[in-house]
Amino acid sequence: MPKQVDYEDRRRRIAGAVCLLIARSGMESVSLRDVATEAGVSMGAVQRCFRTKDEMLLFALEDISQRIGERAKARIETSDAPRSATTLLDRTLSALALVDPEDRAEAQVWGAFVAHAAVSEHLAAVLRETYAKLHDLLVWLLGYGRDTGELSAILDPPAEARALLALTEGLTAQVLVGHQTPESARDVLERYVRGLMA
Amino acid sequence: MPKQVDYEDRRRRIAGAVCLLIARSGMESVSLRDVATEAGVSMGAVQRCFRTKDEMLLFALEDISQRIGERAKARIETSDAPRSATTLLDRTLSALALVDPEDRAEAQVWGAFVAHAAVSEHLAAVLRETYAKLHDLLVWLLGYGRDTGELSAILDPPAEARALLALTEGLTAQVLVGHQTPESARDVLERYVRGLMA
DNA sequence: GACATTCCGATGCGGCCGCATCGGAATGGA
DNA sequence: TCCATTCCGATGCGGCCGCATCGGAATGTC
Repeated sequence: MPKQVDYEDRRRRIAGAVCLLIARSGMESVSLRDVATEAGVSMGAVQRCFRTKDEMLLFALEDISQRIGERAKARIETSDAPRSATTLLDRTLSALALVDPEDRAEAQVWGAFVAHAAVSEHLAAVLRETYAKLHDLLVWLLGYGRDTGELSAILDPPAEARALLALTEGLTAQVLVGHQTPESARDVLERYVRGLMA
Repeated sequence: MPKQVDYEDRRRRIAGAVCLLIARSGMESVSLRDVATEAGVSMGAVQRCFRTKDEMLLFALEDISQRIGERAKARIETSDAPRSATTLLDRTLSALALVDPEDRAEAQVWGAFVAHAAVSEHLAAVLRETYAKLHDLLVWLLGYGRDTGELSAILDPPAEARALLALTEGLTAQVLVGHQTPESARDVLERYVRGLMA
């Protein structure tokens, strides 16, 4: 058995380079050459990892989707003190909205993929899967809050979760473009959650 | 004075071709050649109308922005019967959310420009202007509803308008990707407006 | 150290890109 | 009709694109 390589790791490093390039100058300026340079490997290595460019982009989306999903879950599970449902909800939504300056790059990449998914069914499928997971997470949080009596008993968790997820997505885009500031976006979320309280 | 041409009209026809191509296969596959073909003119004519490709895209965004803004206003002004503020609000939001199947192409184009604006300050400026106008429209509607007593007197119109605009944007994206159906999106909007009622 | 196998850097190919150029068609006034 | 002016279709240029190819470097086994 000669020369072996950790493809999984290299794939992720290449995905990182893809995201960096998207954040720097948009989806349409992502070329295999630039990705290879940015990742510090040769074009040949990139081609060995991914049969086509589309495959590479798909992997990059799966990678960033997973990262966002896991980060949202982590915000809940790593709460050292027992927190109120509304606090958990607020923290989770803030994480999903990607409005903080340090999340800007990730928000750009996410938006680029969402737009591209409109003309690529493969990408759209990955996004739907991610949205579904986030939806379930929010449904659970809302149900939990209702059970503890913090949130209004009237609310319909699935319907509210759809609204919340759409709201965070919209806020992400609007902060990105500069129509809202990170502060105003957080304020919108805070007000919304307050409106859900019993 | 020899040969004269209605540039404004041609510009708009070219912008239409740009939008059609974006809807068909995404922003990154918009080339001057394809645009010219789609618009039924030669590349030279396109180049005469727009000095660069970026200028052409900018104009296309301005065109579609104007169309969306005017359509939203038209939905209010053309109400033949005196309608309730909540009905007006609901109709306006439905128009802005671009969730109906016949709006799909427009939603795709809008999303593509939003994503591209993340790396193009010129485009972002146009989007901010459009968002500002839509925001003002919603503020007016909310204030009107509050004055007539239909909407809760507690609400803060500017803050609510920010939430509503973000919500419609998010719904547009999620319907586009297929995470929500047009029906569920309209349901989210209807529920939200109902929650604002006094 | 010889070898089998895996890996990949370098290179080439055909094609499309945005943009510049320019000769001639089109047009309206003198 | 003739001309001045506007317009633009055709063409070319340099460059980047995704992808295919292949000779040889790297590496673990015997």
